[in-house]
Amino acid sequence: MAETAAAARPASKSEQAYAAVKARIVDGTYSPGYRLVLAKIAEDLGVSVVPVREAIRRLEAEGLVTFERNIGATVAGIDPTEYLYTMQTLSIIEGAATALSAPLVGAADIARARAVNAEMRNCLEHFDPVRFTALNQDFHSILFEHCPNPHILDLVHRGWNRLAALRSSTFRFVPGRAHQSVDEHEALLGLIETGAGADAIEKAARLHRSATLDAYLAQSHS
Amino acid sequence: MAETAAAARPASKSEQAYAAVKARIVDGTYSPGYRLVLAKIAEDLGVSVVPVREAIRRLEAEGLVTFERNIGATVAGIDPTEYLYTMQTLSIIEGAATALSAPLVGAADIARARAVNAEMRNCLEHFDPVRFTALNQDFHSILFEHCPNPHILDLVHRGWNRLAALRSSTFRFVPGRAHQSVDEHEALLGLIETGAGADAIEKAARLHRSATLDAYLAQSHS
DNA sequence: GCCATAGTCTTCGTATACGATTTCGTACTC
DNA sequence: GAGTACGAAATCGTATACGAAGACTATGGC
Repeated sequence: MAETAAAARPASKSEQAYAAVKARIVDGTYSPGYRLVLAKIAEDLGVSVVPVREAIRRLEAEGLVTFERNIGATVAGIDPTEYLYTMQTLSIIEGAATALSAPLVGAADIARARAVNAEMRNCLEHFDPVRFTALNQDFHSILFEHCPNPHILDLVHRGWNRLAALRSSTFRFVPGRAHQSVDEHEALLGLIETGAGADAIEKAARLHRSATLDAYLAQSHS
Repeated sequence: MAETAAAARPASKSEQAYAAVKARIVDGTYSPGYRLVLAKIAEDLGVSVVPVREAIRRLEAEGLVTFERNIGATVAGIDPTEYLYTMQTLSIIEGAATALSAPLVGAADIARARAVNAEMRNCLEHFDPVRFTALNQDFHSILFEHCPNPHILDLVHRGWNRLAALRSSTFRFVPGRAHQSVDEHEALLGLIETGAGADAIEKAARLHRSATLDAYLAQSHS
C-alpha cells in the first residue's frame, strides 16, 4: 500500500479511528455485543477520545453500533429480526441499484462476473462459507457498482457492511442455498447481457436476495 | 422511580445542537450553500464546539450538510442533480415502504388519507405550493408509516428531510403536476383499499413519485 | 496595471481537564 | 440470609486550550 511519502494524505485521526474500528467490527475482532469503551480504543490507536467519539457516532449512523446515552456503545448485531430487516432492505436497494446499473455494464464486466461465479461454483465442492460469501460480494459489486445514483450506491454499501457486521455468512447456515444461488447468478447475467428491461432485472435481483432470506428463515424455524 | 414526562432529562447538548441546526436547515433559516461555522453555532446555542461538531457530523451522515476537511460544513442542496438523485432514491424506497405498509393500513387510515387528499384538491384553486407540499407529505405519511421494517422507514424519513432541505416545494416549479398528483393519490388509495398485490401498489407509488420528477425535468429542460 | 508572494487571520482538528451519570461492590439492617 | 443503602470506580459528556491548515489581503516586483 502506498503511503507514498508526501503524496499520502495524513488522514485525520477521526478517519483513522473510523476505519480501524469499522475494520475490527467487520473482521470480527469486535463481535456483536462487544462493549466499545472510548478511552480504551483511543489508547489502542494512540489518539485522544474526541476523534474516537466521532468515529463511533458515524458508525452508529450506519447502524454498525448502537449507542446509549451515558452508557456507551456496543457492536450491533445478533438480533435475528435485525438480520431480516437488513436483508429485506438490501433486497430492495440492491435490486434497484442492479437495474439502474445494468445498462452501463459492459461485456468486460460480464466476463469478470462470470469468472467470479465460476470460482463460486468450484467453491461448492469443498464448501467454505466465508470464501463463498466474499466471492458473492465481489460478484454483486461488479453488477451494481456502475449505478449512476450515488445515494443508492451508498445505501447498498451500508447494507453490505451491516451484513458483514452481523457476521452472517448466511451460507454457513443454509449451505444448500449456495448451489441455487450460483445458478441464479448466471440467469441474472443472461438478463443483463440480453438487455432485458429494468423491471425484469430488478425483480430478478430482488428475488435472488429474498430467496436467500427465505431459505434462512425456513432453516431457522425448523 | 417513575419516568414522569416532567422529569425528562434535559437531552444532551449534542441532541440540542442536532435538533436546532436541523430545524434551521429544514425551515430555511440556513439555506443551501450556507456556511456553517462551528464556533458561531456553538455561541448561538450557548454550548461548546464539541457537541456542535457531533451534530454536524450526524447531519452530514443524513446528507443534509456537506463537510470538507479543514474547510468546514455547508448546507447541502441547490444542485439539481442532487435533487434528481434524492427523488429517484425516494421513489424506490417510498414505493417499497408503501407496499409493505399497505396490508397494515386500516379503513380509518384510508379515510384520513382521503380527507387530506380532499384538502389538497381544494388547495388546487388558490394554489399554495408550500401548503400543498405539506399536505402531500401528510398524505404519504399515512400510507407508509405502518411499514414494519424500521430501516426502510428511516430511509423514507431521511429522503423527505433531504427534500425539505432542498427547499424544493417541487409543485412551485410544476404546478400543473399538482392536479394529476391528486388523482393518482385517489388511485393509490383504491389499490390499497381493494387489497391489490404488493407489486401493483409498489409500482403505483413509485411511478407516482417519478412522474413528479419527470415533470420537473421536462419543465427545467424546456 | 497585473501577477506573485508573504503575512495574517479565520476556522477546523485534537489533546487535555473536569464535571455528571451510571454501575458495581460492600457493609449494614431486618 | 436477603435486601437495601451508601460509596467508590469507571465511563461518558462537555468545556477550554492550543496547534495546524486553508483563505484572504496587502505589498512588492515585473
